[in-house]
Amino acid sequence: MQTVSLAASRVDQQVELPARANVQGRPVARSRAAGRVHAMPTDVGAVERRVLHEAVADRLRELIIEGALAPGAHLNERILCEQLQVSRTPLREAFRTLAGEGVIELMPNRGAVVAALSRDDLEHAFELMTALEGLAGELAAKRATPAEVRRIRSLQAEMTQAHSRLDLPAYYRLNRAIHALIVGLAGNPMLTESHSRLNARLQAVRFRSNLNREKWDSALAEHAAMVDALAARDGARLAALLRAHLAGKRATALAQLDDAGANSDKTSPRAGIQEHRP
Amino acid sequence: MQTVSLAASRVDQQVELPARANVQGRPVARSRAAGRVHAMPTDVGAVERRVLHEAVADRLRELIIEGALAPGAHLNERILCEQLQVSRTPLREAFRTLAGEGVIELMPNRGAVVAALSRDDLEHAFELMTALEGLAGELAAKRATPAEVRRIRSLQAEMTQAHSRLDLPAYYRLNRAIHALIVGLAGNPMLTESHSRLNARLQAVRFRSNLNREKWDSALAEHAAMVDALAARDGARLAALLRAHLAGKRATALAQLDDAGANSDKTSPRAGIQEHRP
DNA sequence: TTTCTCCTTTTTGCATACAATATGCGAAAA
DNA sequence: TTTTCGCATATTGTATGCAAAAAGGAGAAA
Repeated sequence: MQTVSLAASRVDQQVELPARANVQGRPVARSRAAGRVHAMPTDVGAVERRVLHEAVADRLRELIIEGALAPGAHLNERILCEQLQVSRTPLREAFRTLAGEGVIELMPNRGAVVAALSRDDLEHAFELMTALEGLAGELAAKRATPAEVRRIRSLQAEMTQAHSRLDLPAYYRLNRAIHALIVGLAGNPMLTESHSRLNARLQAVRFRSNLNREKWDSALAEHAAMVDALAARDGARLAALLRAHLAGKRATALAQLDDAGANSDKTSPRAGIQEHRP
Repeated sequence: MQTVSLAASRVDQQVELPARANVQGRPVARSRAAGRVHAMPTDVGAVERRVLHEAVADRLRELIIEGALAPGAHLNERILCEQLQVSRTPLREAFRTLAGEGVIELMPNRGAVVAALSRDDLEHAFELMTALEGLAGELAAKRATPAEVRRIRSLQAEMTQAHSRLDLPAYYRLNRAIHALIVGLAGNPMLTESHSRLNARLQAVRFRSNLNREKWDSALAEHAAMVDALAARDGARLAALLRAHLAGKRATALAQLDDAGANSDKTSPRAGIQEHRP
């Protein structure tokens, strides 16, 4: 794991990116054969291909989620171009993509800043998330196949193990995977998209650190109950459990935000309002 | 009203746009004073300013909603550049914006097509919309001020008049306005954004024509009941009414889609699958 | 000291040239 | 006749230059 310096919010002070900031990790293998697969019986997955601006968008998303680009940080085109080793065009296209996802905010003639969530934003996000996951729960209970239920159970088991060995990163990864899977089982791509879009915005706040043992234990218990509800096809109960689960997350997130607010001088880290040197 | 020719779905056949396709209707008034407003007491709305790619995005959105660019139609960069009188850079930025909104779909190295909704997509959209408006109803009943309730009442009255004089366009406009207002009253910007994004995608199908008198009357009655529920602060009832109302819209939309499918030869107007000349 | 103005530097928006990729067509081979 | 290959053309992706706008700073005026 590389250490990354956190971004300051000062306007002209650019973030020092991790060493492998270069977007294209490897020269992309491109083949004329792509798209010409006619009827090969073996399950040949499509050749992996990337357009530059997609790679840039992915990398920036990573950097934002990692925290290397902090909420409110100004994204300077020229500097990012140098650091990512791309020209401005794909970078700007990536900006538009990310802005569409709500991960950054674009101000005409004034550049881009990493979107920051105020306390209100966070409340609103959880309010909406609750509705989305509630719906997802109802639908998933109706539509999930037995195989899919088993898949969730196995993830749940893995997560329990992560919990018992206090492996927080693995726990979070599995947690996200389970939630994403439940939403996926709802079988509604539009719901999935809305959910993941909202999730992307929440990832940026990264309220991960201050999880106490008590809350962790109860969160795990809630998860187990959720899986049972899904297996029992009890949509209403699954939805209710998901809502309760989110209420817990919400409390944690808000507490963390308040802590952060108390430590820092800025009360509302609203994006775009960059403060001057005192 | 200008006549516009409908887009064909053939790949190399580009749409003939309405006469004033040129994006910049007027030379943009730009002033150095903009942004320097210090503390003017009167409520002065910001000077209207546009960047080209925004104007392009707006215009394209219009063209798509109008139907001048039909679902599934391929958007050729060069031709659109000529027709809109802009270079490719702002056009491509507009593409990204619209793709973020789900209005068009971008395929790497293969251009953009106007997003088309399959029957399933429509079902999914309504499923999600139902959850969103349900939530909006619950919240709006809690948070709306008396003045806002009066505002809705007046829109409702206007809409009733539009109905009685059989003014379908005005009815639809007011209908949309009321729904948007209810969602707005919920006081959750993230919810508003999700809703309007989903709505934008639904606008493109434009299932407006085949509304029979019966359905229209009952829709109006439902609206009246909704306003009453809002005034009575009965969130649960408002939510239920909104859900029922949407169920009606859904039925209409699907019926229309089936009709269209029966008349046309293509059963599923999925975007990106362009058929060849027979 | 504060405020305003003018000027320089920085940064963004747009246009265009060039490179990479896809597509269509015809000839050759099976 | 059908399939495959190679080429020509069309279309998209990326880089870069130029112009417009914003930001910052120095100096003059209040």
